[in-house]
Amino acid sequence: MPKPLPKPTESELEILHVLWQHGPGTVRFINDQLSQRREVGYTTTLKILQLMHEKGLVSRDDSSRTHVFSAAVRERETQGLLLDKFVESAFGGSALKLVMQALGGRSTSREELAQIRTLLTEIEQDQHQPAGRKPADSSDSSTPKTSSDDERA
Amino acid sequence: MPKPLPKPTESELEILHVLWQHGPGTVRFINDQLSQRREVGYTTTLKILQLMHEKGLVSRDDSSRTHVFSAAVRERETQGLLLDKFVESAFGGSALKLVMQALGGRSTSREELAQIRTLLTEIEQDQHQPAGRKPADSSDSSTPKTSSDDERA
DNA sequence: GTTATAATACGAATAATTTCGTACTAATTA
DNA sequence: TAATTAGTACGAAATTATTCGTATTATAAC
Repeated sequence: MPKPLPKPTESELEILHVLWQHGPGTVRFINDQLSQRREVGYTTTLKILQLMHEKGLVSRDDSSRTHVFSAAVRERETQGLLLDKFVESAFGGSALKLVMQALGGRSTSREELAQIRTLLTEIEQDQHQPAGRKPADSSDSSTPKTSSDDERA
Repeated sequence: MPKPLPKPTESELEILHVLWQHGPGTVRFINDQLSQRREVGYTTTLKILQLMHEKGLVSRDDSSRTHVFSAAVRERETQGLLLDKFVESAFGGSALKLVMQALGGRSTSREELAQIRTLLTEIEQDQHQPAGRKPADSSDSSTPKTSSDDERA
């Protein structure tokens, strides 16, 4: 077992979001994206990327002078990891309570409710037939867009 | 508007869990509870409680030498606050994605699935009759068996 | 009354995270 | 080629969270 990947910090997560959404990118590109949400210096972004590289959260292509970074962790897995920690610390380990709270008090559309219903059914069926197909998953946001518009050396 | 209460830290949340579960308590009691899960010094617990008091997260009865602390924030509200931040930072604001991930890949019992189904139905019905009653029955899985939930200093 | 016990207050060390300035270097341009 | 531009590396300050040692004081025991 190589090493348990560390839980990304807040800033690291912001960067991962950019990489998950747009695919590999340069510091310049990533910093531009971040700057659309909040003010952040170029070297700050660079520094965090360097730290993330040391931690193994991103990989780096430094074959050319302008480095290109890619996410080295998958979106689902990372979210799962964060979710586990969060459920533990904020909801005492009860995922049910978390779900109830997330649904209640929040505006959830009819469509979304239907999706959840579908998922519930799938889970129940999997419980009947444990060895089976995987739940079809309609929300794949981790697919990098192939439309390269910016730099992306 | 009184003041936006700060988001509790990890350690503060541990203490709030103790207070929510057992009601008001002394530093000694709280520290004993925490010590059952991990090693922590008495003055550490004291210090954090003092900081929490300054932040308004707990109230303090110092009429006798041995102070008694109580939670000054409600469990639900605090969890809601944390949940909002978490959904934003880890799931890009999509509560649906969070719920899907929480249900998938995790072992959820038949009973729990049924509870969620019930909640979904209630939400749908509320959407039909927007100005209406607030069902306070089955969605309330954290019925205060003890006097944990609503206490005002 | 003196000593021992137990409590709070406070300062400070440590660690993690975020931020950015400065130095250095490659590439591009004039 | 000289000078400007754009990139990375690095050190360190600022912030926040956590931890605990020590001082001080009130209460209890003897």
